[in-house]
Amino acid sequence: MAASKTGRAGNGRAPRRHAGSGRTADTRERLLAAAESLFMEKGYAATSLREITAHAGANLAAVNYHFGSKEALIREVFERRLGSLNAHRVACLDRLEAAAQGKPLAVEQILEAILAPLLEAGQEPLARGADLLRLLGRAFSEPTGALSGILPAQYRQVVIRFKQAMTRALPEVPDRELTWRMHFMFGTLSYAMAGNDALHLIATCNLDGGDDAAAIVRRLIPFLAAGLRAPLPAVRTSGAQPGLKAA
Amino acid sequence: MAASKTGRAGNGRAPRRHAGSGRTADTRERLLAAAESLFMEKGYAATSLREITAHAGANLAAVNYHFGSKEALIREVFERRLGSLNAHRVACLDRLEAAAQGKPLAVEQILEAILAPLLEAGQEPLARGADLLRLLGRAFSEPTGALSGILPAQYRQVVIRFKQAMTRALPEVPDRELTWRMHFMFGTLSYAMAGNDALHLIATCNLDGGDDAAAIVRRLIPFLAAGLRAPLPAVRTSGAQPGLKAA
DNA sequence: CCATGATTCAAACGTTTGTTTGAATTGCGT
DNA sequence: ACGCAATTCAAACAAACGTTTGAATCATGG
Repeated sequence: MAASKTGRAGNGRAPRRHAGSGRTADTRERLLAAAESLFMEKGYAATSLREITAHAGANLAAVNYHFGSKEALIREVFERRLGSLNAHRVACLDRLEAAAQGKPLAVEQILEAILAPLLEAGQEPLARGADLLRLLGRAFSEPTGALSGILPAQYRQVVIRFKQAMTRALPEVPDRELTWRMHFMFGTLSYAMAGNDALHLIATCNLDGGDDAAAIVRRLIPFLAAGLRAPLPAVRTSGAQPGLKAA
Repeated sequence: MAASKTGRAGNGRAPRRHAGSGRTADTRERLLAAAESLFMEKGYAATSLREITAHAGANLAAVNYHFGSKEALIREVFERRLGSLNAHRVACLDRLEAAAQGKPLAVEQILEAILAPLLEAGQEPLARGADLLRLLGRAFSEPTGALSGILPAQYRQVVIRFKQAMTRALPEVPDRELTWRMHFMFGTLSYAMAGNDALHLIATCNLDGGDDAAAIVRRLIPFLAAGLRAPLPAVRTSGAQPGLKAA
């Protein structure tokens, strides 16, 4: 399989300098950044290793040396970014719940715990939060196999954590209904910031000016909060809705 | 470039038998169905022509013969499905507005005009509506160029039509705010039914049983209606939100 | 009933894909 | 300064990609 003569990467883990510092320009990091940027821009399957390495100023073989394969590269891109983001989200939720001293949080607070870490992502060694969301929306609709294994592991813990908080915030909403509404919510999130392009395509309207990521979040929270605590849908009685299916 | 010896397709339009009937098993149709199914399942860039033709029981060259190129194939897939769907949507909205006799529609009615044609899509020569939405969500996050030209043309008319109706239904919501909320709404739609897989990935919960597309729509309408007429977000005053950004 | 045009087919086209190789190059430890 | 391991590099690999070709097949209209 691998490990021919010199010690390669891929199988084990990061080979890294000797142990500590990375004094050189760290090709690994540049590859991750370039891959993230390109995956976001063109999708996973449509981005070639040659584009990535060229964008990173590295040799073509660098990806397979540092990561082992293209699939392992994208896996690491998501692991790093999502791990950090979700850690911040859970920490933010913990903080809010501690401050609430046992009282259920407001829906808006829970939403802010989800959204705020996205805006603070500028601190991170890499790009801004909106880009990450765009990457995520892309990832969800491209379960080619590379992500099928990594996304659940990154999200399962976070989702059940926020689901618990939301259940306490909305005790009147049945569990199954709440599950769907949170599904709708995540959809809105990943699409809202991800699909800025798609919106530009669809809409005839220009909302170019003055709407940065923070402004979008400020608009998202009331929208989602209202949806989450909407009155329950009518129970399925018998006939269809009035005057709809006609013709 | 093209048109070497025998009359090919591609450039002009459908070559079709002589003029009328399609007595044979119509490879064209089988190719469109297979392409739609596979694009939905694996994405556009990740689906090869060999997979499509094999799935359709046709020869590899059939795609280039009937459509001219892979890009033209996907274009036709979307044109046919989206054209029919959006026509039904606008017709449904027209019907409702005619019945309302000049009075503004309820938000829920407008949403049903958007969603109901999705459920009736079973009548269409092809598959069910949920599959189409899944295909759409995929398309929006894959603007590789093939769809960049076709999606706006299919959607622009419909969006401004529904935007007008929604503006009349929600006169208290400012225009820019409403634009964003409709953006959020479309995101929820395409993700809600599209990402059944993604949800299965994310959630630890099983909502397998008893939730067909109609049930999802019944849950979606109250969620979206509440979000669309949510109270307006707080105007940007001065300081940040209380107790959020704290390290 | 043959001739014609539409359709199918097997095979190959030239690119581009991800990956591998083995030799240069680099940078640190002793 | 030497040597060793980590890294970079140019070049090639086989495989898969979309596309093209020219002959075989089919169905029909004159």
